[in-house]
Amino acid sequence: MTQPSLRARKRQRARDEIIEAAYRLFAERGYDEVTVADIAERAEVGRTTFFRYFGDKQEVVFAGEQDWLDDLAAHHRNLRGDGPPGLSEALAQVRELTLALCARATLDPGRHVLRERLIADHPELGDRTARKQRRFAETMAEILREHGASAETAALAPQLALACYTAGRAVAGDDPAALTPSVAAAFDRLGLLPPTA
Amino acid sequence: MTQPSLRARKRQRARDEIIEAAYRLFAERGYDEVTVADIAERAEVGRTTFFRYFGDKQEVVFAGEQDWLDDLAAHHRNLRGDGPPGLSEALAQVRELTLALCARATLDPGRHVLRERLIADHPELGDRTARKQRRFAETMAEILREHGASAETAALAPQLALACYTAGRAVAGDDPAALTPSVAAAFDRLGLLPPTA
DNA sequence: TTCCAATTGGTACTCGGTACCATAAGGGAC
DNA sequence: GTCCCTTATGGTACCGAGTACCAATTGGAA
Repeated sequence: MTQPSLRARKRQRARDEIIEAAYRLFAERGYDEVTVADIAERAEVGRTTFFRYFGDKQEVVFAGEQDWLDDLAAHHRNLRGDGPPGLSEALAQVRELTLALCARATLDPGRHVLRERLIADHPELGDRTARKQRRFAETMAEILREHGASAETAALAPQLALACYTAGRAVAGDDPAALTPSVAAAFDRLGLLPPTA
Repeated sequence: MTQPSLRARKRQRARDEIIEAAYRLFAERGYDEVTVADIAERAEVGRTTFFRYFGDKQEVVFAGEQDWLDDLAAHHRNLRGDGPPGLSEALAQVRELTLALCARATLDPGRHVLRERLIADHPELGDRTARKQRRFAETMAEILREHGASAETAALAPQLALACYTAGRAVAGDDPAALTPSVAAAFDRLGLLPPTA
């Protein structure tokens, strides 16, 4: 395997150092008490450079997560069943993706817990989380439509998945290990709804 | 009925004029091209005063909506069935509230359409919408718990309602009249999910 | 009228975010 | 190696959102 170019490596290192510096400072002082200038100084880059790597201060909190979504979406684009999916089939598909996403959270538990705490304490970070989720839902909807699902199904199934995810997250609190089972349980309860609820 | 005090009337008038000025300017120039100073000048108040009535620039876009939620929540606190609600009963209750909320959107169609356009064009306003929805869900969850629902049911039912709302909104586009039927249809499909989906 | 509380608008400040510019450094062609 | 082009960097200067503070005005009640 060929090494990435020196440029690319430097770039990656700078990015990682900014994230590292940011999380350390957030852990020490809290989100509001850390300025972008502080992060840049700790990471030994200019303030301008910070904004070249991250569109805004919030983005550094969620660094990397967008990649997960894109990965998952790309991976899922190839998985198709037979014929256009109805709501049940669509739900089963987004369920898979959602649970895969939950599993990622346990990869770096320490950072996960800190991030959950930051989000809980700062409404604007919760807002930003919601933006990511919207994007996830839209991507899923797009894929479902490509697979022949109706507009209604494509819109509803991903939103239901998000509902199960959010509800599961609320039940699990910030315990990374509890996340996946809680979300799975929510999906299960969805399947047990009696007709004409 | 006694008239509210002169102070209260002036206060209400100032607030209304700020909202009016803001919406007019947003319609003319778009959200980004209007500064808080512009709004304040048009409304003939000081910039400082703007921030006394609205916590930030985004808040003026959603002025009044929070009142709806509080109203509805208060109203719903008194509606109780017999015994602790299961998921189906909880879902039926939040369904009522959600549809009532949709109906409000048709009260001022012009402003509704403009607001939807602003939200669609500006991600940060979409984020803020999500914040309101989170708060709605949390309030509903609280009420459900008061009525004896389990933590899981209380967390899941409001999120499912939000899912139906969001999906319905996506299908309806910015047509106020289409909103309620679309959302209702989403709820209906939820009741038709076969067991062990 | 007098006094208190509420409201106002101005000034000055911090911080997030952007535009612009001169400089440095990587990477390829020769 | 050296030339040249592209990319990345950091600094300066600017704008707008949001906050703290203060002096002046105004509503309301004694």
